Amino acid sequence: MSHSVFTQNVYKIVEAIPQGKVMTYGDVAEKVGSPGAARAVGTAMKNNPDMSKIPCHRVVGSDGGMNGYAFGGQMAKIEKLKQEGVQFRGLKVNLKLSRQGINQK
DNA sequence: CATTTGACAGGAA
DNA sequence: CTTCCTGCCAAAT
Repeated sequence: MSHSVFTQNVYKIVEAIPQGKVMTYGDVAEKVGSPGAARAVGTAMKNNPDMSKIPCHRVVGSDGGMNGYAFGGQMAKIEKLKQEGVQFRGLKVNLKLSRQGINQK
């Protein structure tokens, strides 16, 4: 574990995301104490040591869509989230209903 | 130590 | 609603 506190916090937050809920990179960034560090969160995610332990699929963009996660395709991520009970609006997550932590925008 | 890159966000056109 | 540009932060080179 030779990672910075930011990355550690990010992992902790992401792991703490309850099933059926999602969080945006910006929200996670704010949670770890670095508001605006949404990109840094993405950096930590791809550094992701345990993808089986870290539900990075529950982390979505500010628009409720997915930018990365090239693991089986975005489709797999969407289906996975749907299966967990996340409300979808087309191909994007309905943050208004399935956002965790902070209220909607 | 300086520069570039990247799984982002928000505003403008 | 879609596309382009700018700003931010941390990690990698």
